[in-house]
Amino acid sequence: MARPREFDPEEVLHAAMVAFWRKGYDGTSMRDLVGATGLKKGSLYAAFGDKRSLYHAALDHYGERELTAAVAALRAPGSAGARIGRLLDLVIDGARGAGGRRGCFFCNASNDQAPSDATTKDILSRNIERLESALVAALRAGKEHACPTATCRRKARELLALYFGMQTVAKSGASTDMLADIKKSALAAL
Amino acid sequence: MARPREFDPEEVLHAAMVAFWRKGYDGTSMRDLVGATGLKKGSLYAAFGDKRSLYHAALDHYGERELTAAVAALRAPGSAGARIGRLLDLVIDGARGAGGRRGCFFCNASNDQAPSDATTKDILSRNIERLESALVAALRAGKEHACPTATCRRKARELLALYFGMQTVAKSGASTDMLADIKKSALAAL
DNA sequence: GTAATTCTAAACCGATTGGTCAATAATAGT
DNA sequence: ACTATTATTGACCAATCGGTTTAGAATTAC
Repeated sequence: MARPREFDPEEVLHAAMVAFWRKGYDGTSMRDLVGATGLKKGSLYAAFGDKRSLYHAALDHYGERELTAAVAALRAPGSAGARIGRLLDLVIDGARGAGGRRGCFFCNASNDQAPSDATTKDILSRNIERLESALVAALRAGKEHACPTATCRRKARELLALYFGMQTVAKSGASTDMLADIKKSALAAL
Repeated sequence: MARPREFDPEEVLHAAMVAFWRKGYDGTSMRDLVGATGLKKGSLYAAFGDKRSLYHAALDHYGERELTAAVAALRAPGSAGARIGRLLDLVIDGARGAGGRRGCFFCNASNDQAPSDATTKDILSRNIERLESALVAALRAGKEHACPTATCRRKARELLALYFGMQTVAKSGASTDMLADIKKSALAAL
């Protein structure tokens, strides 16, 4: 007994994510979001609550979308080196993506919102753990590494930091050479 | 033949830097800056130009202050491992700094301003190059590594990404254990 | 068909945004 | 002491901020 909504919530969330991703939380106004999603302000508020809630939803959406791709790259068959290489290729491809070098939404969130927003911090922690355990599994693959648990976890964490660091230097305008060097060196150190 | 200014430009710049550092460009209003610096709005504009110029000056100030400390850690005597270790310790100490986990201003800038502001990108590139060459020099130190030039530069670039990545995961609330693991693994891979 | 319900659209809100300006206060050279 | 020059100040500006609310259009159950 009601009028059906005229928009697809998934699409709207995606559009909002892209907006936040590009310009950060504070840099994205409700005006921007209205423009990006095509919805009117009232509808946005009715569907997602306030700006902060929409941001959290967008961050979660990113996790389910982008980080799932990263985990998939680590899970696909191949040696540990091949798997890690695929992950880093994702970063490199994303950096020179024609779609406009958006970098990594998590890096954004970690830097500008996490310190002051506990919910953002939680979403990040959850996803970082996801990536960390996928890295551990990848390092163990192909049996070229039967390293002890502790050593393996440390290496996974190092690669985790490297992943985020690559995203950061990529966004600051690093050359393709730079990114390729980082990947090469990381793989050589495996 | 003029009235002398009543404030120390260096101190004001430092206060502005801390403000931008904590809350980002868009998250810091002129009101915040007025509060942080103690100056009135008019004086701020007269002394530094608009908000963006003040931001660039603050970013430069950070480079001269923080990154110089990083380079010093790499230049101080010791083996390559000792030097790199000192650099990563700077990150770890900064992360649990009582002063309030400000993380890395450059990471901030890289994520939220660099993509849309060429000047910010320039400042970052310049400082990143500075850190990169300091890393190369550190890797060559203590003669435990007489690695070929290309390999050495690649390793330096990897460590560069690791440095920024550590700052990022630290800001998202990573445990001290996590940071210690990253450092240990990185040093082991030297 | 009609009443109930739920959507969208746009006007509207006070507060805050980045930025300017004219008035005043303080110094330096003469 | 007087004048030229500069610094500081607070009032002021239009525009935009995040958020609410009201009016009207569309749809369903009956």
